[in-house]
Amino acid sequence: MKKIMDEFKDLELKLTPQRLAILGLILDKPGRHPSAEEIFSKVKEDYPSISLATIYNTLDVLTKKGRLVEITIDSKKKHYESNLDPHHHIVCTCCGKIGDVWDEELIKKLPVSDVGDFEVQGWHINFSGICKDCREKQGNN
Amino acid sequence: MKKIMDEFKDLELKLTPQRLAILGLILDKPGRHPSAEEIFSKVKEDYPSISLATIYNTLDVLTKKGRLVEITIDSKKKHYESNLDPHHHIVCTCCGKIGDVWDEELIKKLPVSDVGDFEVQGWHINFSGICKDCREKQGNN
DNA sequence: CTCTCAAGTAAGAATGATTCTAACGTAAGT
DNA sequence: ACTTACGTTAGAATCATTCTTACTTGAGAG
Repeated sequence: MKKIMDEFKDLELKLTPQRLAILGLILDKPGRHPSAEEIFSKVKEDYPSISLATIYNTLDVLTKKGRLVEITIDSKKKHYESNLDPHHHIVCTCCGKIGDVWDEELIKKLPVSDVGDFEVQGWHINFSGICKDCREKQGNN
Repeated sequence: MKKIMDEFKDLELKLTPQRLAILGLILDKPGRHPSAEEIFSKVKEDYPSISLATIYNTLDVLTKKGRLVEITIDSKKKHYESNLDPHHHIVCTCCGKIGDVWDEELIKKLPVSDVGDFEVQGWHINFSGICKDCREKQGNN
């Protein structure tokens, strides 16, 4: 309870109940990659008056401050996560669930011979596959 | 001129002037990664009566038939390309321009130690960086 | 050659995610 | 208590995309 309040101090962001609820929710669900709408409906349970705009504002400011990461793996909407350790993601082609992919090799280095006229700053790998749940459901057909 | 018409025959798709114009445009610009809106305004020049819905329909059917690839690297909109050879992409963090990344190693194999409960089907690497144009503009400040 | 039908197209409405706007609330410092 | 900057809210606005409906067209049947 103390720790998360310090996070805002460290980030030089004003601490508000809304922000506390939003970041707290995301920190509470490691391994999840919620969208703004998902965060909105969860936070709304404990904080019925919160506005979607506040969700977007908060996600935006926390992302710009580097406390959250935006994940671009779903062409329909953005997803967010709080785990800052560099890693990659996999999306289920069946249900859309997103999972983390941890691999030392793919994080430390990535040999590239040709990036044309670009100067590389970083990279992120989007894997696709089928999750366990969907594999099991397929078996039941 | 003959070749592109055969493409539709091979894909078992009815050939229409609109489809011809759309695929023709994309094939004409190798290395580009246009969005639906960009394709719309270009095709509109030669085909003023075309509808955005036709653009989306055509992109959709060509993607499903495997003749086009959808690129998810820009969280704001989808981009398309006609080059089916497996490769990756890089986006300029400054202007948003998308470039191709060709690299044998990153295409053939990709060692992964942990993908949790997922069965991997494929992967795509989103690089980020700064393009030549933007680097030059920065220098002029 | 004309009819019929399936598929494609056009225009605009509908949707969904995200951003913007304007008014109100709040906490810190003078 | 007063000012001020920042946050929040509700709703409007925007943008990409999808959906709906009616019109068009072309290939095959007769």
